[in-house]
Formats: sequence, C-alpha cells, structure tokens
Amino acid sequence: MTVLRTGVPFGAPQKTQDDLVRPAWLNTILKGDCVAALEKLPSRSVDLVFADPPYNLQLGGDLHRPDQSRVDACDDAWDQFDSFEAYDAFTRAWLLAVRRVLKKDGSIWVIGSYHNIFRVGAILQDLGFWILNDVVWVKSNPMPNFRGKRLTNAHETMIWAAPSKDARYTFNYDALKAFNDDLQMRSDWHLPLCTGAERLKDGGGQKVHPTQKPEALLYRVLTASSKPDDIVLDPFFGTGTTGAVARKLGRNFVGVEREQAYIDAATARIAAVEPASGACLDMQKGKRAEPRIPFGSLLEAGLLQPGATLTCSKGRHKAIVRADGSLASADHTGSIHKVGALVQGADACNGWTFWHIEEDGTRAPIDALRQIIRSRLRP
Amino acid sequence: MTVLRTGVPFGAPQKTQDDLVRPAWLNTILKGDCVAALEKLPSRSVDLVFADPPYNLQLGGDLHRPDQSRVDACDDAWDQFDSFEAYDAFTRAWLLAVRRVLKKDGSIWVIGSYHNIFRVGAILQDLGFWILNDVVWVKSNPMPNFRGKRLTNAHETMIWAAPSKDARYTFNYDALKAFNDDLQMRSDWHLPLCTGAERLKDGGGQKVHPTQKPEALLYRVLTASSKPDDIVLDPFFGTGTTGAVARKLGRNFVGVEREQAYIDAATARIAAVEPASGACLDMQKGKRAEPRIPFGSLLEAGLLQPGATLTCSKGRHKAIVRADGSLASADHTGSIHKVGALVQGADACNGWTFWHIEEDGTRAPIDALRQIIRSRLRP
DNA sequence: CGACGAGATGAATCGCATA
DNA sequence: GTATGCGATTCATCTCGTC
Repeated sequence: MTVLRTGVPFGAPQKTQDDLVRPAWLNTILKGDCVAALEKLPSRSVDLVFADPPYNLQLGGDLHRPDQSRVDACDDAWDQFDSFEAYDAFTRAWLLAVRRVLKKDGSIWVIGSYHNIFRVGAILQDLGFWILNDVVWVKSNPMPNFRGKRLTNAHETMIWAAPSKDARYTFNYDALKAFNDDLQMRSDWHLPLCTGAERLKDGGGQKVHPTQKPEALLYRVLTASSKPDDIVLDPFFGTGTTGAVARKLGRNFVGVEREQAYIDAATARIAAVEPASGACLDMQKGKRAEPRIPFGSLLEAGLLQPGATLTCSKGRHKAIVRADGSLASADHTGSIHKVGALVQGADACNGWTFWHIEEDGTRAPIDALRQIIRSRLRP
Repeated sequence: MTVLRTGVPFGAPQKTQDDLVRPAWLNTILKGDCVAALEKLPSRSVDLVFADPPYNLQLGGDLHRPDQSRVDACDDAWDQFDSFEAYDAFTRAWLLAVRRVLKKDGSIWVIGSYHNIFRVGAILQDLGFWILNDVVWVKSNPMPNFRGKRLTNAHETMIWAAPSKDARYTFNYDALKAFNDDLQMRSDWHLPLCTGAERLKDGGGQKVHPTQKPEALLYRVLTASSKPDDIVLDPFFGTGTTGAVARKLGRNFVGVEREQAYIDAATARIAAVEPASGACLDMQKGKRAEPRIPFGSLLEAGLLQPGATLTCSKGRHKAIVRADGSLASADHTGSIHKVGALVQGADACNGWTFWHIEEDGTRAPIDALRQIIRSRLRP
C-alpha cells in the first residue's frame, strides 16, 4: 500500500528527536482507494486536508459506487438523479474517512465546480462540518466557452470547513495580511491556471493529469491554514501539487492515489522540490502571540507612578492609577479595560489602547509602555 | 392578493394588441407566501425567475467593530430556520412552485452565500434543473472580518439553471460580449454593494430592507437571459430591485412578497422608474481596474524564493523574505511596506519601489516582478 | 464653493486563557 | 466540565459638518 515504504524519503521538514516516532506513512503516497487507504492512518492524526475530488458527473468516467460498481453514463433526468445519488454516497464515504483522521482542531479544503461543489457543500454541512469560508479561485486565463451558449466558466469554488462548530482551527490571520500588503485576505483569489513549465508533461508532451492545480493555489491554502511541521493530507493526490507545496513550505504530507502513473509523476516531482527551512518559515505573528503583561507591571517597573492621571486620546475621560494596578474614574473603579468600557458606556474596551498618558505635552497610549516591558522580556 | 389590481399600473413595455389578453397579475406584486401566491399563476407562464431567498444565516451573539459600534446584522425572523432539514423543505417547496410557472425554455437564477447556496444547488439538481453556470458576485466593498478569524467574505454566488437539460434557454451571447468590451462575459462579476442613493431608506434614514441587491447585478442577469417583453418572476421580491430593472429594461415582472412595508417601498420605487425605450438600453459597466497584486503572489509564482534577500536601492537596508510573504529585517518583521517604513524610521513606505532584488549584478525594484504577475493576470 | 475630516455602514454563521 | 475577565479586531465608500 505504501509506495515509499522505508525511512522518510522526502525528508522531514525539521529534523528533531521526534523522528524516531514519525509514522511510516508520513511524506509518502498511499496507493489505492482513499476510503480503504485511510484506514491505515490513526484517527485524529492530520492537521489539514486538501481534497480535489473527481467531479465528472456527466462524463461518467471515474465515477464508481461505494461498492466499486460502475455508474453508467446516462442522459435522461431519472438516471441523472440516480447518478447524483451515487456521487453523494461516494462523497459521504470519503468525507467520513477523512474526518476520522482529521484532528479536532484541523480543517479541510475541498475544491470543485458547479457540477459537484453544491453536493459536496451540502454533505459537509449534513455531516456536521462547519463551513468557515467559501473561496473562489478566479482564473485569469480560463478556457473560453466555444459554443457561445453560456458564460465563460472562469472560476472554481473551494470550501474551507472545520470538523465541528467549536473547532479552534488554524488561521494565520497576520501572515495573510502581511502577504496581502496589509489588507485582510479576501475570499476571491485571482490566480492563473497551471500552464507552462509547471504543468507536468509526459514523454509525448501530453499533460499527465487533466486537472493539475497551480502550486500558487496550494501555497495560499497552506499559508492560510497550516503551520510548519503540520501534516497535510490529500486524499486525491493526483500529480502531487499538495505534496510539492507542503514540502516547499516545510509541512509534512500524506497522499492517497489510485493510479500508478500519477504516483510516479508525483514522486519524481516532490523529490525535486527544494524545501524552505529555518527562519524563513517563521510566520508573521500578531499581538495575540505576544506574552501577556499585567497592567500592574507598569507600576512595578516604575514606568507609571500610583496617582498618575490617564486620559482617553481626546482628553475627555480621566482616571487615576491606584497602587494596586486598578483605575479609579469619577464614577467607576476596576481594571483599565473595565473602567474604559464604563466611562464610555460601551460593552468592552481595550484599556491598553484607550488610555493615554501625557508626556512632554503629547499623549501616548499606555500600550507604548507595555511595549517597553515586552522588549525587556526579549533575550 | 394583487396589490395593483387594475390595468397595467407600471405600463407594459411595448403596447401591442396583446394588451387585451395580458393577465391581471402582470407587473404587480402578489402579497403572501410565495408557494401559495404562485398558485394564482398559470403553469409555464414566466420566462425568467430571479430568486433571492433567505440565506439562513446562523448568527451568534452581537458583533462589534473594533471601534465598538454594533454591526446591524440581518437577524430578521424570515431568515430563521430550525434546522437544515427545515431549510431544505422550504427550498424544495418554493422551487417546485416556481418550476410549475416557469416556461420550459425559461431559466432561473438563485443567489446565496455559503450558508445556503450549497443546499439550494443540490436541491436544484435533485429536482432535475440543469445548472448552466454558477456566477460569483465579487464585491468591491464588502464588510471586513472584524475579529480576524476568517477570510473577508467578499462574494456571493448565483446559480443559473434551466428547468431541464434540453431546455432552449435564452442567452444573449452577443449583447453580453459587446457589453464586456468584446470579450466573452465571464462567470465572475465585480460590482459594488448597493449603497448611497440607490439604497432605499425610510423616514428615519434607516435602510428599508437588510439585503437590497444592487441594480447593476439585475441588469446583467436580465440582459444575459431575457428578452424585451419577457415576464420575469421574483418570488422574494423585497424592495423590488428585480421589478425596477425589469421595467427599466422593457421587461414585465411579477413579484411575490409577504411584508407590506417592502411592498409599499417597491411599489413607489417601480412607479418612479423611467422605462428605457428602443435601442438606448445602455447598461452600467463594471470598472476595469488594474488588479491589485499581493506581495505574496511573487512567492506563489516562484518569482521570489523564501529566504531571498531584499535591499534598498543603495544596499544600506536588508531584509529576508519569509515563506508567508512577510519580511524580516534585523529588528523588525511585517509586510514589505511596514518593514520598509520601520528600517527607515519613516511613517510610511511603498515597499514595491523601496525594496530591490539583485540579479546579474544589478538591483531591480520588486515592482518589476509585480509587472510580470500583472501581465499574467491580464486576459 | 471646495477641501478636509469625522462618522457611519454593509447578508457575519467573527475568543481564549486561566481558574 | 463551567465561569470569569482580559483585550484583540476593519475596508471601501458615502454622508455630513466645518473651515
């Protein structure tokens, strides 16, 4: 079943003492049907799933029922309904297999077109997955509609979902914002198709796989929702775009694929990837990652004196710092956050940015004093 | 039931001898639940359907912006359902009612978000509708994600479907191509939200309807898939965007709406529409702006490698490119703009022109790499 | 009258660590 | 498990008031 059985053929991203307990399937491609192959993995063992399932509903090519019987291609509406049912059963089966091996705080991406994505999305919801976003890959160079009977089909849809509503999924908000020139990353991603040198060709110059996804797409998916050293599962591995990008970005992968020709192409492709390593894999962190500083530390450090007056940025609201690290305004006492909220009549308040101290005639937020403490904590 | 009972209150687009047999419901708003109201219409009597059903948002508590103002969410009773099963039953019922009144060569558009659109799409397929395209409305000015927990939800999805696989639906290929500067119209439509003067407000300046759609969206829908004098049904009429655009474009409409306040607003709105005449059906075009390129795209595209060194034009300042699209200098991390500003001690910086990469012994600004991406993203 | 800045707002499934 | 309290978080666009 395991194609690359021994050792860690593509190399673990960060070699540590964990290597001794790294499972044999890590950074390998499992050959076979994905439901059967995934039984080899322990439950809750992967951090992220990217799935590009078959969706040739109308073409009847690869579509099998769960019992492996072929679904006949069909033209009339009744048979079409029958084939939708088979597709739904197939989808339910692989999603259940995937959910078993997905960690409870992991997440899953599924890509599809209007042929299949509505069924996939509804089944995800029926199985209790919690949709986080749908993301549209807007193609800059789609195939035109030759017959002029419809709009040019210029996008595909990805669904990003957590295994449950209360999952604490990975989302690298600050990294994506830096990636996107300091603007929040949106749900529309404009990327070209996979063409040119990136597109795998066989000896005769024919493309190896009909729907090879661009590495840029996976680059963004993995940057958004995984961390270095995470394990990324792709149950429809194809020619291994997920594995190649995972290796490049210092993530581990595990793939499942039925066709030996794709496995061979993917294996060679991934072996050729130059992995990034070291500090350039560090991700941009936001304030949430900074250590917590109690407000009282400013008093302990002598950066504020008991009895000092704090004001809001406009000087409208005032409060006195008390020796125990609480604030007292005319009408309220409590933490910097609580008093800040109360004097404004608001539900909540970030006292660090609300309260200011006057120095040299200018007002500075007390957050600046917190930064001084934090810089002293750094080595 | 019929709000505007007598005559043809908003005027038939093209007066002909057919007037004598025009049904009473033409260009009126039927009050009531859409399944019940549609029983008043004969089967196979409308050419096009545009439906904006409840999305079944499942909102938690209140959401506040960073400035503590409360988001005015869509929490109306008509958007609440007990379960996915209840929503599915509702969807199946109105789609069946709509299909009865839709001509066999007509077509239907349904708009939704990830909360409901997958269920709608799957049910459309289950009922034998034939999906022609899914179209994404990419919003130029969506509401941001205030908590930084997901991607900005910047689009909605429309499904365009025929009542059967062999329907000979209307598609005005040439009109759309001309509209789109002689390029085939694509499945991604970039349009702003309905705001400003177009947004209907009540006496107190409050929005009349929480989810009023922009007329530009309906312009494209009706132009793409209907002909002058066609009858356009909107079973969730709201404040009548479909009716207003239908009248403007010389189409007939029929709406169904439960709430009297919406009916009143729509009636006044449509009466004020100046119907277009003859060939001057000039339509609003989407602005074709130069696409904004995230810095991270250079990494995705392989034009920069993680770990690469950037310098300023004189080589004085240096920074390392990290895999997530952020920069790291000796003392700072962040976006190209932020780190550029910090290393100079400046307030702001255009990272695209500040940072350079050395190739073949000469320094070139990374803006040159952006130009390469731009050229790939142009059609 | 125009420039400028403050304020408002849009279909939103929008915490987390510590006790 | 649950309760408590810190404190993080926004983009494009339009309106309106002031200078």
